[in-house]
Amino acid sequence: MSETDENKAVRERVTIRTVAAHAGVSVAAVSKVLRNAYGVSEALRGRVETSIDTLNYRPSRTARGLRGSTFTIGLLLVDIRNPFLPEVIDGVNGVLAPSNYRAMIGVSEAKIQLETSLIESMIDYKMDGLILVAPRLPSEIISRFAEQIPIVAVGYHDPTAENFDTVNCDDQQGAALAVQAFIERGYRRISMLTLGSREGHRVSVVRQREIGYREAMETAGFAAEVDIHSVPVFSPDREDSIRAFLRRPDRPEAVFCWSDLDAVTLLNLAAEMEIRIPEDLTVIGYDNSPVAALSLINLSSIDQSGRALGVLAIETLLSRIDGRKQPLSLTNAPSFIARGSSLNGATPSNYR
Amino acid sequence: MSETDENKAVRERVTIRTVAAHAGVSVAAVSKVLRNAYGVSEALRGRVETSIDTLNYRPSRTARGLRGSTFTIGLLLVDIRNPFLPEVIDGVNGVLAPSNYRAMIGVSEAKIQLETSLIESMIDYKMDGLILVAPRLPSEIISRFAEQIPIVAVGYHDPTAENFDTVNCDDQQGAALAVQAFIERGYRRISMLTLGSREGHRVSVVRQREIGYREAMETAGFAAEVDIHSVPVFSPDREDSIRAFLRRPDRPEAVFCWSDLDAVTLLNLAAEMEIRIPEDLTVIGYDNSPVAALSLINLSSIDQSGRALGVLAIETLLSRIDGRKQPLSLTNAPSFIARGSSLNGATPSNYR
DNA sequence: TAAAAAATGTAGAACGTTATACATAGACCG
DNA sequence: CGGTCTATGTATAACGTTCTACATTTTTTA
Repeated sequence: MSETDENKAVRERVTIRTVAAHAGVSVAAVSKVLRNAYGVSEALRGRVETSIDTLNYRPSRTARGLRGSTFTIGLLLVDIRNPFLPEVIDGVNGVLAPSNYRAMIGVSEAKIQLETSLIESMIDYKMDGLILVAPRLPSEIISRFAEQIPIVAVGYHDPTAENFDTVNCDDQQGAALAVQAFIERGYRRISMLTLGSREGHRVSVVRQREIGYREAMETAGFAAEVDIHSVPVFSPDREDSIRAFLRRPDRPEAVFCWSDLDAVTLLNLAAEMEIRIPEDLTVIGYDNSPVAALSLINLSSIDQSGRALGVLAIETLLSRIDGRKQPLSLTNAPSFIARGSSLNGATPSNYR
Repeated sequence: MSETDENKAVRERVTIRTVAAHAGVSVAAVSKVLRNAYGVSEALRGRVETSIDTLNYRPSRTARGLRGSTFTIGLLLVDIRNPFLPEVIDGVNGVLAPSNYRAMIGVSEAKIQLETSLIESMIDYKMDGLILVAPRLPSEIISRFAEQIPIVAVGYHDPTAENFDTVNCDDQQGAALAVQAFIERGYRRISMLTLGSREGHRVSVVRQREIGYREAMETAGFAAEVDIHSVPVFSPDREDSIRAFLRRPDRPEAVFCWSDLDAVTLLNLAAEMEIRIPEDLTVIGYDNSPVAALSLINLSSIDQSGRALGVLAIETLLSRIDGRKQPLSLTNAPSFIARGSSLNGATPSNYR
């Protein structure tokens, strides 16, 4: 080939036909090599693989999607600012990196219609499977989608799911850890800050953490002290609600926040209002986010190891893609990370 | 249809053939309606649209990808923890939401090979165009990809790009704003904390911010005070390097950080080392991230409006997908957000 | 050694949509 | 009214790969 022909070859996409002609075999033979299908000699396999490397051939995912697999995992995130999520993505990507699979992420911004539309788009794109992280959809809807595509839901407590899998941290236990940590430090008036808008849905991590808080308080004999303050989802009502909580004349001595996101907001509003942490109010969050660990924030938090959940979710999904039909419901244990926001009897300088 | 037949119809995917049969027209007519192509009567259009709605038909993106458009935008992020990125995504999704387009995100974790592999995957998936956010790839590689697919690069200063577009905040001006803010407050010994590993690449926002810092210092007559401290990319070397900077006997009185990420780390390490901010060291970051605005962090920062950049990027990409060939190089202006970390002569309580 | 079984490679249809050529009907003009 | 032009709808191939049927070759068995 002259230089001009070589440039032309580089610019036009190499297809399976190009490879077949280069290797001197049929298109179906190349396909068999690609799919690692039965009925290919080592000699022919070698010739085809050499041609693939020489020509830098990459299969078209869209063409594959018409009949076979795209080797693509869809990952649906509801709120990209949730500090848990980078860990989950790290876990998923770590498992996929050595393989032919790639994860493609859709962000639905806590909007149900966009959440549904993104799932549909991923199905229309013939992705091989989906991981839904803290989905807002009811179980019946997810189940309907799961008839069309393998699904694993993370941060979604539906142990009765029959055609999709769930992977969770034990959120009841996590909340109980927080309550126990308060009680061990002598606190009795312990409230919980929760996220509103979804009353009664036990599948949601928020509800599970409420249940855990409530049961731990009752177990400890403080049923009369149970107090759950519900925060709206969207700003600025969210910050206003936390501010109102802090202003209560009957403000408790300790508060468990459903998430570091709101716990950090609460810490900052408390600082503005000259409420001392932990002297006037003791705080434990949830997620063990990077922000919680900053010395200037110094927030105690429940760790749910997003990375491990991501690894577990992708492994579970790959096994479902491989053909497993039996539903799995997997649960990791949380742990308590103590920091300055929940130290007992600390002075202001210790908190800083 | 009996109930059994109805259930069966629900479960099988509706294709364009189903719609054509339902509407009593040809497959090609339905395709023309879908593509809004010339040569369709209003009567036929009405019939087809009714059938589409009745049957809840959604086209297959993989089939469309073989010949037409998938109505999918690929968004490549190098580091999902960069606080700038949720804003960019919000901007992009906001523009796409009312349309048939959807954004799918790939996360490359600052790994060049994964970055390349994800771009290739997006091309193999026949996405209609790509937005690369702070890509690490050299310009020639991006240009080669841009021969295959429309590309807009955000946070990538290559004004000579001929076959792809760039959308940036003016990073030199942003750094100059920070230097000027210090000088207005009387500071002369002003250092810069930058990110290492990519010496000399002017396309990188880091290098642009260095240039802006250096020129602003020279313009102000403080060329002899120019001091750039380079931080490694990966932990824990990154934190160690910032700690070493803080420990310098000749530590400056003011420091401009290339990004809020490292500025916040610096603030926290300073707190641990009992270096008072802003009395002992004045700090300005870059990105105006949500963490910077927390009262307990209170970091002055250069705002580059990620959301506006996202909007501009997606609008630019859509115009390129529509056929524009002329390259665009668009630049937004930054602004300075003053907070406690750079207040002049403030007392510790003011900083808090 | 002949028959049976297993392995190999190919031909061709399928997958779901788009794009184009063109036959035909309808509208317009002289 | 006949010829020309325009609009409409359809037939069909293309896109790039997978899957299956089956002809042929090779290997195994009795």
